[in-house]
Amino acid sequence: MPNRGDRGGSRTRAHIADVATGLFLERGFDNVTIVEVAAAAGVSKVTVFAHFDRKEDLLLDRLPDVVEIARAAVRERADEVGPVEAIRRTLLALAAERHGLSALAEGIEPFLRMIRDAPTLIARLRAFENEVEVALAAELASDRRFSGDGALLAALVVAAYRIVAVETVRRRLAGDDLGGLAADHRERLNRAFEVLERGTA
Amino acid sequence: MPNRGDRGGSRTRAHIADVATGLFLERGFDNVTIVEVAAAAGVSKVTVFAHFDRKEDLLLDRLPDVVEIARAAVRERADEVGPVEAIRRTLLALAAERHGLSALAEGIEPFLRMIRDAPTLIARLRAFENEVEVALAAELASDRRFSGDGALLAALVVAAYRIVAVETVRRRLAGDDLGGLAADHRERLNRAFEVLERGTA
DNA sequence: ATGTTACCTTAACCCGGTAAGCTTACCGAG
DNA sequence: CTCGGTAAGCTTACCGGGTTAAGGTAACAT
Repeated sequence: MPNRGDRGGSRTRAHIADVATGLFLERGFDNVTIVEVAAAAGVSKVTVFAHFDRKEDLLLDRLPDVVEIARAAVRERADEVGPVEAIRRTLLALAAERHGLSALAEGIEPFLRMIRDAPTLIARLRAFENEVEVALAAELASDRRFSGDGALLAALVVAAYRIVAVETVRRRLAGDDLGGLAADHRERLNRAFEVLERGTA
Repeated sequence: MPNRGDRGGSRTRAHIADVATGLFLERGFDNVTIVEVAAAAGVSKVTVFAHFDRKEDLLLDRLPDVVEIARAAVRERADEVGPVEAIRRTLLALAAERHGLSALAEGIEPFLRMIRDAPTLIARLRAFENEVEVALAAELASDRRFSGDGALLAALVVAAYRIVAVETVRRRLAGDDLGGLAADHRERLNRAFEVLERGTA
């Protein structure tokens, strides 16, 4: 059954991603093959890879947004606010609005669980963490208001936030109440960033 | 040409690793296949994987030592020395003796270059970094002399040292003089750990 | 001699990912 | 209206890392 009139690149892409996400949630990321995804979406394996570079991107293709958010936080901060504080505020804002990228959105437990149980995805997130770090370091390097070791600061900020986020995810999956967890998340975030502020003052 | 009297598991293992390392240095890690390694070592592909879990372990199989060094630094420190200071001293000592694990040993430029140019190896190092972090966090969690967020501290320490080490490797491969670089390495290491000390005081 | 164990082999397979080349649909220009 | 280009698919075939199953042989003990 080849093409019928329903052509359309971005439609196909979204459809593949939807189907894939469903399968991954059902059976676990590492237990679903690309061929299965392709079959379920009614396309060929090659078409899947035409739309997504790696299997992990079927789920995590919005990750690059995070890089932009991080850069923007530093770039567009007020003059009297340091980069650490700017990022802290951005992260607090994301948490406050229960942004999909924070671990505090509603109904995402299955998603989080699936990621936690898939070594491949964890590895990808680790690599991505590095991308954020590099982007942040670049931003700081080109920032006239900042002098100091941008690479070091970027690495510390990213590491600190990862610790906060990972713990939040852990509690989330342990069944913690969402409201209490949000407050706790903010508190741990503030504590971690306090360390960085003190250290780099 | 099957077995001649030269049996011996660990001998074979070492031989495979040697041959592999030579090929990797010659042609780059990602340009050498396991089958080629096996052929050059006179064994079968399956045998290679019987001795090493992953291709990267052919080069990096001594990495677990680092974990032990890190744990020991924290565990066996004097009572009046905090964990950050203990790790700083250990890292300074490694640098001073030009330990193979520091980037300051002599004649390891080809090695460093090969790693830098192999995305696969970089990814493995990133994963390994995480192992160190987890081990360190566990050590801190079971340390009665330490109270605080062990996971956070572990992540910050590991991140800080990575920044220092990566920069040292970069300068090394840029041809910097080894003596001057060693001094510079110490200085950057001290500065980075100063940030952590101040932050966690 | 016989059995056990450790080591190795071949052969076949799985999965993620890439390459090459053909077909189908759509679109704009003559 | 047709011609041609481009974009999106397809199929087929391949590669490399990694796994599994089944079997052979040296060395060593009984």
